Amino acid sequence: MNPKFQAPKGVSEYLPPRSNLFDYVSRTLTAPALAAGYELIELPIFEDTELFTRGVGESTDVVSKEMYTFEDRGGRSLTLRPEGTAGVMRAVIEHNLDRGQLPVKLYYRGPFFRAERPQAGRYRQFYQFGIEAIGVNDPYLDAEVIGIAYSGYRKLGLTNFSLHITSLGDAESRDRHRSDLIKFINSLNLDEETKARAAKNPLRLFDDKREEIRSKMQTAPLLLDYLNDESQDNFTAVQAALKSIGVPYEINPHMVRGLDYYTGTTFEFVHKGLGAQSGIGGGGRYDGLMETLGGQDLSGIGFGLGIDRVLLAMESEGCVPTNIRYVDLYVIPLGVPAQSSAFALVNELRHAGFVIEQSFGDRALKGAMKAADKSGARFAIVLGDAEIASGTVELKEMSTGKVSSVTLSTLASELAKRS
RNA sequence: GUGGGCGUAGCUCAGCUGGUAGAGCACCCGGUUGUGGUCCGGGAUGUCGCGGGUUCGAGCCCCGUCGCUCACCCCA
Repeated sequence: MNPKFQAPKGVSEYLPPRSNLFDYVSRTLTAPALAAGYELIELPIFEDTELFTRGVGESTDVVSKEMYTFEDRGGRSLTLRPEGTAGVMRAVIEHNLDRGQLPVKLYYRGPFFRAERPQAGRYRQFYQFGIEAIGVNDPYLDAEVIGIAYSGYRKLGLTNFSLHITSLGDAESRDRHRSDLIKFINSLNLDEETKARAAKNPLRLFDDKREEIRSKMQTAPLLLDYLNDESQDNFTAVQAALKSIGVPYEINPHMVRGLDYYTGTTFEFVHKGLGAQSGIGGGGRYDGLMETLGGQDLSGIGFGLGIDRVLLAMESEGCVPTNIRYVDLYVIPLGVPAQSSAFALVNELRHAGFVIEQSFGDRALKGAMKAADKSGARFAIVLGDAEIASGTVELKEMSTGKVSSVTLSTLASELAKRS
């Protein structure tokens, strides 16, 4: 009750049995990326602080107030990664991964860190799975990336979510819109704090939660209306590609992403059963990022999915699978001589490919059988003096309770036959 | 960073206008010399988050503090 040490504030921890689910969720989300030829990139948890200030953008909340930054013993400023894309781009540039065939297709997963006030679905250490496709600007690639995220969610059984997409267009379209939008915002009567937000990024006002601001923004100029022909054609093509693979979406011209590097297609998956933190994944295209970080001028597209939130979403939909943990056999030795035989038998059968747990300590058979039940094992084996003498084991099928005597030499094949 | 709610057994929680702690689940043992899921009987477990104050007496009231949680902000 009063532990001397507690986990740091706001971190997510996964303990059994929920940890099994967490692992299942991340593996399932990854599968569609593997199926599309994306390869794992395993990167450091901390990077040069400047990578994030330059990459993610000084004006973002992530950089300006949410980073875990520290100095190492050599006086270098390092930061626990708050997102994945900047690190991937750094590695691609540093190791010249973009010198071969394009696009470079990578996926990553692991912990990320933001020093925010924790709440439902928002943690200081959280887990993301993400992919990046770098070096090709093709609407079909945009749709592939979005489709990979979508099929991950669907494989997990999620249905109560929607995909919002929009286009931020190219630099030319954005500049024209931005100046009109700023003019519009300046004409509004806003409080100081809101003005400050608008100064950082005028688009932010579009997703303000206050009704008064929302209604004022009703008539604001929309970026989508400012797309030039090329950007518009591209966005139309992305939509057509999504339709062709059956990915439902809604165009949301008010969508705002928190990181500065996005251009062109951007998207967000929103789950309807979660609390205030309802985004279960999002991403988009980034045209200038790689050059900003000192690499070639290549475009890229990617997403990041919050594994913690996906699990919460599954729990809210009640589509959490049972029986993730699979055990073939639970072995119960009775008495000292049986313990050594059982220990060796377990080892042998595990090498033969069976998933086996064994009972340790000298608990009563009744208790051990109870543990066998809890383990979910399909079979239990009782091995005592009588069995050792006759070279057999008692094999119990847990679902029926039927017990039969099986000779040791045929045990493996008997188990294989029955499963 | 700002606000609301809450800290009692391993878990979920009850505890009246202050009289020094309880339930369910889980766990262990037994009913069945060596057989689980149902049933019955028995058992262990708490510095009532922490510190201080009021009181004859505090889980309950007051102050402080720490933690958790939800929301704002922002986002995965």
